[in-house]
Amino acid sequence: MEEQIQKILKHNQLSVTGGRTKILELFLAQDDALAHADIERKTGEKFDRVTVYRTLQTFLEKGIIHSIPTADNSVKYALCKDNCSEGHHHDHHVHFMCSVCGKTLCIDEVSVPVVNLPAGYKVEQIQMIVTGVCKDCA
Amino acid sequence: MEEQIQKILKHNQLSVTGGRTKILELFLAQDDALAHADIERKTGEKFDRVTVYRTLQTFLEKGIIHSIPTADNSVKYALCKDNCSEGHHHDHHVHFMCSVCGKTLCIDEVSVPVVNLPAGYKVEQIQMIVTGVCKDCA
DNA sequence: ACAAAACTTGCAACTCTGTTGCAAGTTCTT
DNA sequence: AAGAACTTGCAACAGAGTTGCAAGTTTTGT
Repeated sequence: MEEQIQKILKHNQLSVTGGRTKILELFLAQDDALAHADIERKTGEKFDRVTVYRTLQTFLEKGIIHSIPTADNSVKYALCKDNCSEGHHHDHHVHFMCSVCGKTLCIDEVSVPVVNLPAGYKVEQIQMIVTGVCKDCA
Repeated sequence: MEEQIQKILKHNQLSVTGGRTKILELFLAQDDALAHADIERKTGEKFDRVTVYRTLQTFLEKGIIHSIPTADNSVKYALCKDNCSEGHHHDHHVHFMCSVCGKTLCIDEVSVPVVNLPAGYKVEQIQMIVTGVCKDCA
Protein backbone atom coordinates (compact mmCIF):
# COMPACT_ATOMS: atom_id res chain seq x y z
CA MET A 1 0.00 0.00 0.00
CA GLU A 2 2.83 2.37 0.90
CA GLU A 3 4.35 1.41 -2.40
CA GLN A 4 1.15 2.02 -4.31
CA ILE A 5 0.81 5.47 -2.75
CA GLN A 6 4.36 6.45 -3.66
CA LYS A 7 3.75 5.29 -7.17
CA ILE A 8 0.63 7.43 -7.49
CA LEU A 9 2.37 10.52 -6.14
CA LYS A 10 5.48 10.12 -8.28
CA HIS A 11 3.38 9.43 -11.31
CA ASN A 12 1.74 12.80 -10.77
CA GLN A 13 5.04 14.57 -10.19
CA LEU A 14 4.28 15.26 -6.56
CA SER A 15 6.73 15.14 -3.70
CA VAL A 16 6.13 12.25 -1.36
CA THR A 17 5.27 13.86 1.95
CA GLY A 18 3.68 12.74 5.18
CA GLY A 19 0.46 14.62 4.63
CA ARG A 20 -0.14 13.45 1.10
CA THR A 21 0.69 9.87 1.97
CA LYS A 22 -1.67 9.88 4.92
CA ILE A 23 -4.54 11.44 3.01
CA LEU A 24 -4.15 9.13 0.04
CA GLU A 25 -4.07 6.25 2.49
CA LEU A 26 -7.40 7.37 3.88
CA PHE A 27 -8.95 7.47 0.46
CA LEU A 28 -7.60 4.04 -0.43
CA ALA A 29 -8.94 2.57 2.81
CA GLN A 30 -12.35 4.10 2.28
CA ASP A 31 -15.13 2.91 0.05
CA ASP A 32 -17.19 6.05 0.20
CA ALA A 33 -16.51 9.71 -0.38
CA LEU A 34 -14.87 11.95 2.19
CA ALA A 35 -15.63 15.52 3.11
CA HIS A 36 -12.88 17.85 4.15
CA ALA A 37 -14.03 17.60 7.75
CA ASP A 38 -13.90 13.79 7.66
CA ILE A 39 -10.29 13.96 6.60
CA GLU A 40 -9.35 16.39 9.33
CA ARG A 41 -11.02 14.15 11.85
CA LYS A 42 -9.47 10.94 10.55
CA THR A 43 -5.95 12.27 10.40
CA GLY A 44 -6.29 13.02 14.09
CA GLU A 45 -5.63 16.71 13.56
CA LYS A 46 -2.08 15.83 12.73
CA PHE A 47 -1.98 18.26 9.83
CA ASP A 48 -2.86 21.87 9.45
CA ARG A 49 -6.27 22.65 8.03
CA VAL A 50 -4.57 24.56 5.26
CA THR A 51 -2.43 21.59 4.33
CA VAL A 52 -5.51 19.43 3.98
CA TYR A 53 -7.15 22.01 1.73
CA ARG A 54 -4.08 22.34 -0.41
CA THR A 55 -3.56 18.62 -0.64
CA LEU A 56 -7.13 18.07 -1.75
CA GLN A 57 -6.82 20.79 -4.33
CA THR A 58 -3.59 19.35 -5.65
CA PHE A 59 -5.14 15.89 -5.88
CA LEU A 60 -8.12 17.38 -7.69
CA GLU A 61 -5.92 19.16 -10.20
CA LYS A 62 -3.90 16.04 -10.84
CA GLY A 63 -7.05 14.00 -11.25
CA ILE A 64 -6.28 11.70 -8.36
CA ILE A 65 -9.59 12.49 -6.73
CA HIS A 66 -12.76 14.15 -7.97
CA SER A 67 -15.30 16.29 -6.18
CA ILE A 68 -18.91 15.35 -5.79
CA PRO A 69 -21.73 17.86 -5.61
CA THR A 70 -24.14 16.49 -3.06
CA ALA A 71 -27.84 17.19 -2.80
CA ASP A 72 -27.28 19.17 0.40
CA ASN A 73 -24.62 21.28 -1.25
CA SER A 74 -21.70 20.11 0.82
CA VAL A 75 -18.43 19.14 -0.85
CA LYS A 76 -17.20 15.57 -0.91
CA TYR A 77 -14.21 13.96 -2.55
CA ALA A 78 -13.63 10.48 -3.84
CA LEU A 79 -10.73 8.62 -5.32
CA CYS A 80 -10.74 8.28 -9.06
CA LYS A 81 -10.52 4.83 -10.49
CA ASP A 82 -7.35 3.76 -12.25
CA ASN A 83 -8.46 4.89 -15.64
CA CYS A 84 -9.09 8.39 -14.30
CA SER A 85 -5.42 9.05 -13.85
CA GLU A 86 -4.97 8.33 -17.53
CA GLY A 87 -6.40 11.76 -18.16
CA HIS A 88 -10.03 11.27 -18.90
CA HIS A 89 -12.47 13.93 -17.91
CA HIS A 90 -14.87 12.48 -15.38
CA ASP A 91 -17.62 13.55 -17.68
CA HIS A 92 -20.03 10.91 -16.47
CA HIS A 93 -20.66 10.12 -12.88
CA VAL A 94 -23.36 8.57 -10.82
CA HIS A 95 -23.14 9.15 -7.11
CA PHE A 96 -25.39 7.68 -4.53
CA MET A 97 -25.99 9.42 -1.25
CA CYS A 98 -27.66 7.53 1.56
CA SER A 99 -30.13 9.65 3.47
CA VAL A 100 -29.82 7.39 6.51
CA CYS A 101 -26.08 6.95 7.07
CA GLY A 102 -24.93 9.84 4.92
CA LYS A 103 -22.44 7.76 2.98
CA THR A 104 -21.71 8.89 -0.53
CA LEU A 105 -20.72 6.23 -3.01
CA CYS A 106 -19.53 6.25 -6.57
CA ILE A 107 -21.75 3.94 -8.48
CA ASP A 108 -19.51 2.64 -11.20
CA GLU A 109 -21.60 -0.25 -12.32
CA VAL A 110 -24.18 2.04 -13.78
CA SER A 111 -23.49 4.25 -16.73
CA VAL A 112 -25.17 7.60 -17.01
CA PRO A 113 -28.07 7.42 -19.38
CA VAL A 114 -28.00 9.74 -22.34
CA VAL A 115 -30.18 12.81 -22.04
CA ASN A 116 -31.59 14.62 -25.01
CA LEU A 117 -31.48 18.32 -24.34
CA PRO A 118 -33.30 20.93 -26.37
CA ALA A 119 -31.62 21.96 -29.60
CA GLY A 120 -28.63 24.24 -29.22
CA TYR A 121 -27.36 22.90 -25.93
CA LYS A 122 -23.90 21.39 -25.90
CA VAL A 123 -23.17 18.87 -23.17
CA GLU A 124 -19.77 18.71 -21.56
CA GLN A 125 -20.37 16.84 -18.36
CA ILE A 126 -23.16 14.95 -16.68
CA GLN A 127 -23.36 14.34 -12.97
CA MET A 128 -26.15 12.36 -11.40
CA ILE A 129 -26.87 12.49 -7.72
CA VAL A 130 -29.14 9.76 -6.56
CA THR A 131 -30.42 10.12 -3.02
CA GLY A 132 -32.00 7.23 -1.20
CA VAL A 133 -31.25 4.37 1.14
CA CYS A 134 -28.16 2.23 0.63
CA LYS A 135 -28.09 -1.52 0.85
CA ASP A 136 -26.64 -1.49 4.37
CA CYS A 137 -29.34 0.79 5.75
CA ALA A 138 -32.32 -0.75 3.97
CA MET B 1 -48.20 39.59 -10.34
CA GLU B 2 -48.61 41.20 -6.91
CA GLU B 3 -51.78 39.18 -6.61
CA GLN B 4 -50.09 35.95 -7.64
CA ILE B 5 -47.38 36.51 -5.05
CA GLN B 6 -49.85 37.13 -2.26
CA LYS B 7 -51.70 34.02 -3.24
CA ILE B 8 -48.56 31.91 -3.05
CA LEU B 9 -47.59 33.29 0.34
CA LYS B 10 -51.06 32.91 1.85
CA HIS B 11 -51.37 29.46 0.42
CA ASN B 12 -48.25 28.54 2.35
CA GLN B 13 -49.43 30.21 5.54
CA LEU B 14 -46.79 32.88 5.39
CA SER B 15 -47.20 36.54 6.31
CA VAL B 16 -47.09 38.85 3.34
CA THR B 17 -44.06 41.03 3.93
CA GLY B 18 -41.93 43.32 1.84
CA GLY B 19 -38.94 41.03 1.78
CA ARG B 20 -40.80 37.91 0.81
CA THR B 21 -42.77 39.72 -1.84
CA LYS B 22 -39.64 41.21 -3.37
CA ILE B 23 -37.73 37.94 -3.39
CA LEU B 24 -40.61 35.98 -4.87
CA GLU B 25 -40.94 38.70 -7.47
CA LEU B 26 -37.31 38.19 -8.43
CA PHE B 27 -37.80 34.48 -8.85
CA LEU B 28 -40.91 34.99 -10.95
CA ALA B 29 -39.13 37.47 -13.20
CA GLN B 30 -36.14 35.19 -13.66
CA ASP B 31 -35.81 32.23 -15.96
CA ASP B 32 -32.66 30.83 -14.40
CA ALA B 33 -31.63 29.91 -10.89
CA LEU B 34 -30.47 32.46 -8.35
CA ALA B 35 -27.70 32.23 -5.81
CA HIS B 36 -28.01 33.94 -2.46
CA ALA B 37 -25.55 36.60 -3.61
CA ASP B 38 -27.60 37.31 -6.75
CA ILE B 39 -30.61 37.98 -4.62
CA GLU B 40 -28.76 40.33 -2.33
CA ARG B 41 -27.46 42.21 -5.32
CA LYS B 42 -30.80 42.39 -7.09
CA THR B 43 -32.73 43.60 -4.09
CA GLY B 44 -30.32 46.51 -3.97
CA GLU B 45 -29.22 45.66 -0.46
CA LYS B 46 -32.62 46.67 0.74
CA PHE B 47 -32.85 43.73 3.09
CA ASP B 48 -30.57 42.33 5.69
CA ARG B 49 -28.43 39.36 4.69
CA VAL B 50 -30.02 37.37 7.47
CA THR B 51 -33.50 38.11 6.18
CA VAL B 52 -32.56 36.81 2.76
CA TYR B 53 -31.18 33.61 4.28
CA ARG B 54 -34.25 33.10 6.39
CA THR B 55 -36.60 33.85 3.53
CA LEU B 56 -34.85 31.36 1.28
CA GLN B 57 -34.96 28.72 3.97
CA THR B 58 -38.64 29.32 4.58
CA PHE B 59 -39.38 29.08 0.86
CA LEU B 60 -37.37 25.87 0.69
CA GLU B 61 -39.27 24.33 3.58
CA LYS B 62 -42.60 25.29 2.07
CA GLY B 63 -41.56 23.91 -1.29
CA ILE B 64 -41.88 27.24 -3.07
CA ILE B 65 -38.33 27.00 -4.30
CA HIS B 66 -35.82 24.15 -4.51
CA SER B 67 -32.07 24.13 -4.20
CA ILE B 68 -29.78 23.00 -6.96
CA PRO B 69 -26.45 21.33 -6.34
CA THR B 70 -24.12 22.77 -8.94
CA ALA B 71 -20.99 21.16 -10.32
CA ASP B 72 -18.84 23.80 -8.61
CA ASN B 73 -20.54 23.18 -5.29
CA SER B 74 -22.18 26.55 -4.96
CA VAL B 75 -25.80 26.82 -3.90
CA LYS B 76 -28.50 28.02 -6.26
CA TYR B 77 -32.23 28.24 -5.89
CA ALA B 78 -35.02 28.08 -8.40
CA LEU B 79 -38.74 28.47 -8.31
CA CYS B 80 -40.74 25.29 -8.31
CA LYS B 81 -43.27 24.85 -11.02
CA ASP B 82 -46.97 25.03 -10.16
CA ASN B 83 -47.30 21.37 -9.51
CA CYS B 84 -44.53 21.54 -6.93
CA SER B 85 -46.67 23.50 -4.54
CA GLU B 86 -49.18 20.67 -4.69
CA GLY B 87 -46.85 18.71 -2.50
CA HIS B 88 -44.79 16.54 -4.78
CA HIS B 89 -41.25 15.77 -3.85
CA HIS B 90 -39.00 17.17 -6.53
CA ASP B 91 -37.73 13.69 -7.00
CA HIS B 92 -36.60 14.23 -10.54
CA HIS B 93 -34.68 17.20 -11.78
CA VAL B 94 -32.45 18.03 -14.66
CA HIS B 95 -30.46 21.21 -14.33
CA PHE B 96 -28.28 22.68 -16.95
CA MET B 97 -25.37 24.91 -16.05
CA CYS B 98 -23.69 26.94 -18.75
CA SER B 99 -19.93 27.03 -18.37
CA VAL B 100 -19.75 30.24 -20.41
CA CYS B 101 -22.40 32.55 -18.91
CA GLY B 102 -22.88 30.65 -15.68
CA LYS B 103 -26.66 30.53 -15.96
CA THR B 104 -28.37 27.59 -14.35
CA LEU B 105 -31.60 26.44 -15.90
CA CYS B 106 -34.21 23.90 -14.98
CA ILE B 107 -34.67 21.70 -17.96
CA ASP B 108 -38.26 20.61 -17.71
CA GLU B 109 -38.67 19.27 -21.19
CA VAL B 110 -36.43 16.35 -20.45
CA SER B 111 -37.36 13.67 -18.01
CA VAL B 112 -34.69 11.99 -15.97
CA PRO B 113 -33.89 8.60 -17.41
CA VAL B 114 -34.35 5.65 -15.13
CA VAL B 115 -31.18 4.32 -13.56
CA ASN B 116 -30.81 0.75 -12.48
CA LEU B 117 -28.85 0.66 -9.28
CA PRO B 118 -27.33 -2.45 -7.78
CA ALA B 119 -29.72 -4.61 -5.77
CA GLY B 120 -30.64 -3.30 -2.34
CA TYR B 121 -30.51 0.38 -3.13
CA LYS B 122 -33.70 2.36 -2.72
CA VAL B 123 -34.00 5.52 -4.76
CA GLU B 124 -35.74 8.57 -3.33
CA GLN B 125 -34.53 11.38 -5.50
CA ILE B 126 -32.54 11.87 -8.67
CA GLN B 127 -30.80 15.08 -9.56
CA MET B 128 -28.92 15.50 -12.79
CA ILE B 129 -26.50 18.30 -13.34
CA VAL B 130 -25.58 18.78 -16.94
CA THR B 131 -22.73 21.17 -17.57
CA GLY B 132 -22.07 22.57 -21.00
CA VAL B 133 -22.82 25.50 -23.27
CA CYS B 134 -26.34 26.90 -23.46
CA LYS B 135 -28.09 27.85 -26.65
CA ASP B 136 -27.38 31.56 -26.18
CA CYS B 137 -23.64 31.07 -25.73
CA ALA B 138 -23.11 28.46 -28.43
C1' DA C 1 -61.17 49.15 13.68
C1' DC C 2 -58.28 47.89 17.41
C1' DA C 3 -55.61 45.44 20.69
C1' DA C 4 -53.27 41.34 21.65
C1' DA C 5 -50.97 37.43 19.78
C1' DA C 6 -48.04 35.61 16.38
C1' DC C 7 -44.73 36.24 13.30
C1' DT C 8 -40.80 38.74 10.85
C1' DT C 9 -36.94 41.74 10.67
C1' DG C 10 -32.42 43.87 11.67
C1' DC C 11 -28.59 44.05 14.46
C1' DA C 12 -24.62 42.25 16.70
C1' DA C 13 -21.93 38.66 17.55
C1' DC C 14 -20.34 34.41 16.37
C1' DT C 15 -18.94 29.87 13.93
C1' DC C 16 -17.39 27.40 10.06
C1' DT C 17 -15.27 27.03 5.58
C1' DG C 18 -11.93 28.26 2.62
C1' DT C 19 -7.90 31.40 1.01
C1' DT C 20 -3.40 34.00 0.84
C1' DG C 21 1.43 35.55 2.02
C1' DC C 22 5.32 34.37 4.03
C1' DA C 23 9.06 32.20 6.58
C1' DA C 24 10.74 27.76 8.01
C1' DG C 25 11.13 23.04 6.94
C1' DT C 26 11.30 19.04 3.82
C1' DT C 27 12.05 16.65 -0.46
C1' DC C 28 14.25 16.21 -4.74
C1' DT C 29 18.08 16.68 -8.05
C1' DT C 30 22.70 16.30 -9.39
C1' DA D 1 25.95 16.77 0.38
C1' DA D 2 24.36 21.24 -1.10
C1' DG D 3 21.37 24.04 -3.62
C1' DA D 4 17.00 24.42 -5.96
C1' DA D 5 12.30 23.41 -5.83
C1' DC D 6 8.57 22.31 -3.42
C1' DT D 7 5.59 21.76 0.88
C1' DT D 8 4.10 22.98 5.37
C1' DG D 9 2.38 25.68 9.33
C1' DC D 10 1.26 29.94 11.06
C1' DA D 11 -1.22 34.13 11.21
C1' DA D 12 -4.35 36.82 9.32
C1' DC D 13 -8.11 37.37 6.60
C1' DA D 14 -12.60 37.00 3.62
C1' DG D 15 -17.02 35.03 2.97
C1' DA D 16 -20.95 32.15 3.99
C1' DG D 17 -24.22 30.93 7.07
C1' DT D 18 -26.36 30.82 11.96
C1' DT D 19 -28.34 32.32 16.48
C1' DG D 20 -30.40 35.25 20.21
C1' DC D 21 -32.75 39.02 21.05
C1' DA D 22 -35.27 43.35 20.95
C1' DA D 23 -38.01 46.19 17.95
C1' DG D 24 -41.20 46.29 14.27
C1' DT D 25 -44.92 44.42 11.26
C1' DT D 26 -48.66 41.39 10.07
C1' DT D 27 -52.48 38.73 11.37
C1' DT D 28 -56.41 37.34 14.16
C1' DG D 29 -60.31 37.75 17.02
C1' DT D 30 -63.62 40.58 18.66
